Amino acid sequence: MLQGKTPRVTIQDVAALSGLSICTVSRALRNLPNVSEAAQTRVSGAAAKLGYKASSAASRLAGGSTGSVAIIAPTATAWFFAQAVEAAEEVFADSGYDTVLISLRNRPSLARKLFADLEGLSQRVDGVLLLNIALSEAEMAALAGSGLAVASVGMHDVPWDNVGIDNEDAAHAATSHLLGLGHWDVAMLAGSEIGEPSLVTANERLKGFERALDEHDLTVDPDLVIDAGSSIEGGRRAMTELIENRRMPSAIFAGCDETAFGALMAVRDLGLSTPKNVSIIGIDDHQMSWFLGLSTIAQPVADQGAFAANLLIERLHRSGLPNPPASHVLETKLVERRSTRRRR
Amino acid sequence: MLQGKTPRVTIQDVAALSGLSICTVSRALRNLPNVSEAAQTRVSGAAAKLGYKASSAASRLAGGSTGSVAIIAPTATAWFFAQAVEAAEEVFADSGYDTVLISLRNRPSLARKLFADLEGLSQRVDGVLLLNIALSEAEMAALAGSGLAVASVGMHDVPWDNVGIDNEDAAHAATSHLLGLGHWDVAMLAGSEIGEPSLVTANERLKGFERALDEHDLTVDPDLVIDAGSSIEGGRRAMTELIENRRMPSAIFAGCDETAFGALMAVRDLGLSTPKNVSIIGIDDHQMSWFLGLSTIAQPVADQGAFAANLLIERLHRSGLPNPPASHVLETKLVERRSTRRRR
DNA sequence: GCCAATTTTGTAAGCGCTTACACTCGACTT
DNA sequence: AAGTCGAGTGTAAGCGCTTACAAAATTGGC
Repeated sequence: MLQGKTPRVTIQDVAALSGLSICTVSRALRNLPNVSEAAQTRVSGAAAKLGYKASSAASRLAGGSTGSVAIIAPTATAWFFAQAVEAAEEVFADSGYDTVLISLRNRPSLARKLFADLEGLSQRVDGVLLLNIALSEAEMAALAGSGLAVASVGMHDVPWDNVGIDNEDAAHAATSHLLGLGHWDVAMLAGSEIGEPSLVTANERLKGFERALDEHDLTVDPDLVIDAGSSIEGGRRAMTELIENRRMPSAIFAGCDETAFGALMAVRDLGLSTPKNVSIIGIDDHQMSWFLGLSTIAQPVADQGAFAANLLIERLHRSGLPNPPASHVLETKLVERRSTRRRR
Repeated sequence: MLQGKTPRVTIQDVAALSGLSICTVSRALRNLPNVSEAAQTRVSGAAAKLGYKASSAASRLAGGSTGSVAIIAPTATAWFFAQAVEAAEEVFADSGYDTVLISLRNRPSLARKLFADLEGLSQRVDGVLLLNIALSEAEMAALAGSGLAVASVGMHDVPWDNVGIDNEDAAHAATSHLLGLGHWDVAMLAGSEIGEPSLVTANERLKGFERALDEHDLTVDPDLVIDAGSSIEGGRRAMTELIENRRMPSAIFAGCDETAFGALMAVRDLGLSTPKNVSIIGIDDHQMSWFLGLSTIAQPVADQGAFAANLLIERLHRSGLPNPPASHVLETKLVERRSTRRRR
């Protein structure tokens, strides 16, 4: 509090130093057209010398941009989201944007409330990056028409840029790996909890599973498709249920690595072991998967976050409309580890 | 873009509806003194009916608050920080604040740059929540005098509110647990990488380790204190080095659970097993520790984040100075699992 | 009941920036 | 050489809010 308050460098100061009007300075600083090169250099020189940084509040109020974007995630603690958030934050920070983190804490009601007040949101940020958010048609339309720039990760049929992986393909690859090892009795720990944001994702993975079986002329045994949500605990519960009350298959395809962890745990707790009694494969390549020797379909998580963030930034920079939304699909890769092996 | 742009509800509208001046409205809305109860109710009624929300940009520009706070973390991906960030974000959101996430991405240079421009920071947020940030004396002083409200987690000797655990105590408890099980040959996987933000933390834990040994009339064998940083990989490397090039102790105290994971992995990869050949204990109670059967000293991570966030909010609300900074210490608890057992 | 002291309320001046609009001035037409 | 055009620049009017300061309403003491 005793600090000598620096009086703040305003655009006026820059104008004075450069001998131009604040209007010209404003335009020069934002690289708008109709500014001579001479003016341009004088302005940037003066700004640099003064260490001038525009007040985001003033800029925003006057109709400019806020200089910040929001990342909206179902939760910030899950491995996937934490990775994606950090990668996106890096891109935003490097582009000079502040990142406002909004976690929905797995509560759909929070999402509804947030998207009901898009006006409020668009007042505070220039754009939003959606991570696996389940949106109603109406919400999508409202968001698309809100004036906010939008990009997303892991979403489908959205009217803005999206980046993700081919979930059906990944599930197909995982299942095929099992099938290729001679397992013909494969169960799937599917993720589809009510209200779960990644429901679509879960369904696609289920489809890939079914397709792989189909290609091997196998039919899906309903008893061997069990709901496991997408948490460790859910995986453990589902696996236990499977073994104790249904039937022990020779291989398991878990909808995601965390589910697989739970399955691994259940197997161990039941006195069995992997891959001796059962082969298990997941999807993600979670940080701990390597440690646990879990075979999996690796997906580039940080890349997805960074890629989507870059798309958003691009939209922000050229608000010119001639830019139809695109969907980018990133590659996944089978990673074989100890948890899967040939059926004997 | 086709949306019928709602013309935005301004303070003027509220003033008109309530039949008062914008000045009175402004004061009423912010619960300032010198507003009659009658006015107060009329204003809040009108505001509610109109769904009025103040423009943070305008408010900020006019000298008010920004309505947002920053969380500054060494990285957003580590388990500890992800937990703390989410917990804090929840508190902030519930108090109506936007949360700006700033990850230092483990790069000290980013921290230096950030704290060199406190003016810029304080222009965008009202307060900051520091998570385990290593600050120089000068930076601390500058931050304390910046006008920003500050609170922190896991820091020491800071001129603002802090919440954390007693690291020395936790380390002492972990080591004592091992000693109590008859292990007299205990190694420590210490965390102290250069530039590591939690250096102080690491040192305190080392001190607790030494104190426990001392109490049992044991001396610290320098060969058995090895640097492991605080990552899985670091733990693995350190443990391997220990076993292969130094000496195999009968028990290991790992500075944090992630280091312990690495140790567990190294032990396994060397054909040994836990707790048969070596007992291992960590600190944290990471989500996976339960899964891996790792004994540990549990610390309330989310609570620390939420607590500190609440302290920050409190500061923000009553900027009245009569409130000396306090340091809050949260309890830790020994959690015994499979990884530790009595020495035979 | 009247005047000073004390609320309560209103007026108006910005905060720092963007932007519609007006203006200047050479370069081109014809 | 007068007239047109457009690039480059400046003027000034806000954006929606906070906050001195002034004005009005209320209170209380004698």
